[in-house]
Amino acid sequence: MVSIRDVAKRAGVAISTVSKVLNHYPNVSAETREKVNVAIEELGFVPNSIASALSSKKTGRLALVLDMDKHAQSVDEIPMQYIVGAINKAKELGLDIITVFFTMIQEMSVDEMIRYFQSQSIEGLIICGLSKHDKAIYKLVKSGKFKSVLIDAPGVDANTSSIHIDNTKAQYEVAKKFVLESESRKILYIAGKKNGYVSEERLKGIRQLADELGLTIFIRTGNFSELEARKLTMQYAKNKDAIICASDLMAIGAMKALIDMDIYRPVCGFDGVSLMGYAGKQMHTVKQDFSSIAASAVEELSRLMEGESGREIIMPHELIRIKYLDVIS
Amino acid sequence: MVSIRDVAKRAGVAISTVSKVLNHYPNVSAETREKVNVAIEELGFVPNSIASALSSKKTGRLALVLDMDKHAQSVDEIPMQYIVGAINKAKELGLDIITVFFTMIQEMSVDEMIRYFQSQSIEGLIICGLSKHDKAIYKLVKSGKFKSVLIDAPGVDANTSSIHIDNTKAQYEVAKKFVLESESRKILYIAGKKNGYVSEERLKGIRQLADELGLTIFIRTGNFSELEARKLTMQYAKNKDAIICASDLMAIGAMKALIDMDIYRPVCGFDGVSLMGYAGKQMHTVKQDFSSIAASAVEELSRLMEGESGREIIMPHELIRIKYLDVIS
DNA sequence: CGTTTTCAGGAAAACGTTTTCCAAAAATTC
DNA sequence: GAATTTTTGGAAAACGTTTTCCTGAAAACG
Repeated sequence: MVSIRDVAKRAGVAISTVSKVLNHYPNVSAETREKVNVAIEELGFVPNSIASALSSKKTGRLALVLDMDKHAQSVDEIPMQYIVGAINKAKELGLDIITVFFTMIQEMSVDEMIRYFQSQSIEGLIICGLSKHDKAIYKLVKSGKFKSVLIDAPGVDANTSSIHIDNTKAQYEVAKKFVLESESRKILYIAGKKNGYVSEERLKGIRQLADELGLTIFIRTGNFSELEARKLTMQYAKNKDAIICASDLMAIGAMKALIDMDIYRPVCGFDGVSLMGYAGKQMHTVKQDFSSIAASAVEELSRLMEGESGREIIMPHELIRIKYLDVIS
Repeated sequence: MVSIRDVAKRAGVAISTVSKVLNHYPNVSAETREKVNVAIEELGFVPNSIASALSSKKTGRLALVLDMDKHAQSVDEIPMQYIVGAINKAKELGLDIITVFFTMIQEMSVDEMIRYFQSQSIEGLIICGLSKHDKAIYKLVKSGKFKSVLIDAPGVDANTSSIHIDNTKAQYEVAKKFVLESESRKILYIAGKKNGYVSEERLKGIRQLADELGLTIFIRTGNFSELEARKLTMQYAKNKDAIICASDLMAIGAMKALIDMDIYRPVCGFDGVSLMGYAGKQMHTVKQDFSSIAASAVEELSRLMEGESGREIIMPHELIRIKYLDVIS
């Protein structure tokens, strides 16, 4: 392996000079810089990031933590979009992403997680969908050993930022459009998780709308499960005008139930996943750009790593109506 | 940061002794081992994998290379399954997975890729869906700088293994079952990519079956694209008895076309993705376990890294019939 | 022209491990 | 009980960088 040492010898300069060229230090003359670059080229030298990390104590390694409980279904395209967004941005910024899946994160020993991240010299964490109120995550974030960005969860402090869309507003807006258009008054609202951050936020939005328009809303919790939503629809849809779900996956469950029951009710979703297009119906929903959310999370993490303080970032959302043809063409 | 040095001091032994305990060397007495372990515990010492990698010249880092051209559609769940399978197995074996996306891998400078992997001290590559016949991959694999496992592509040598199902057999089997059951004679076969390895293999299978049963097959290339398959179906399905596609995504395209044309033709797919269940029809297909394939690829890579020689691994497949309800319940 | 300031570049310690080699102690042999 | 072998554990070099500190030369100053 050709090292900085070989380059130095070839260029007739000191090791430290080569390092300075590599890291774009200012105090190297153009002439010397050129000599070094020629030597690098000739020898095909590639800097060793391991050695660099050891010496500088900066690894630039981030972990993307995904809770596989939540994304258990293989049709769920959201985690993949997080991964793509995060990895591409990380590459752009010269950082490394280690993707990590945690099943049953609540149960898992946080100490074990911390040891793992520490042994891997990971400097920053992007945590998806787990709020600081989960005891485990709280301990992890509070260990003070890492900078963190929480996606879809609150909890800002000096070392922690939070990033998400305005869930309350988005739910309010999409539901309003949907309700007015479909002229519905009695609504079945299938919420997400009890005590889940985004779920509660979306619930606020729907309540706000109900107050404003004087709607009757009947609320049940679907745990973001397609099957659960299907059951709830079976049970409660009959005497309602319409169904609003806190996720597209649940909306699909609801639609399937409606087909099975052979009744028609308009359905409104949330997330804007393209799987929706395959369910064959058209539907109002909120589109989130998960890939940019993850990319922004990486950028934010890099900001935190430069010593900046944590903050809350609100990402934009979009109201869309998914159609059969959107996906295909 | 607490280092091996601190542990040594605390335990009253030499640094090298601590290292030996850490790495389970045999020539350490039970007594000394215990002393060291106590010190490790007391100090909360976590070994630094960066330093270890530098010193031992073994990083245990693998790259999972995904061609995003091929998996451009966000509904495509296959890459995610590769990622999950690979990461979990890697963790089990104490290796690290760096996921990398390459778009337009053909065009991309291989030298740049090599530099990247080299600077990251990556020891092994898992390359999905790109055969050694792609010039770029050939150069990469032949650089001799990495051990590689090719998923769904041929090319075994001392440093390279290949892993895939028996595509010819699988296509033959599923098509036979499908054809006999649906009593079809004139078939539209929508193949994958021209010169693509798996595509050619599957084509062999269908040809074999056609010979055996005396079927008439009309072959077109769909490039694994849903839209393309839809167009081809529009164009050619009318005077055929049935449609067999080299992938489920194309099968979905074909089904959509049939709906649009308002005619019925049985459709046969390949891959067994669960998205199929959302298209709302039932269909014969071949189920591949992409997650285990990736896991096996990681295992194989670790074998290669231990100095074993490359080989070809055939993974099992399964014939299934996807139904609407399979997904839901 | 002597003095001070700025600048380029070198020497060497440091990062936290692994690993080789060696010495002392213990165990075994005759 | 001496000679040999085996076992245990230590000293120190090495891995490839970064970074601090320092020196000598050039530039700027009065």
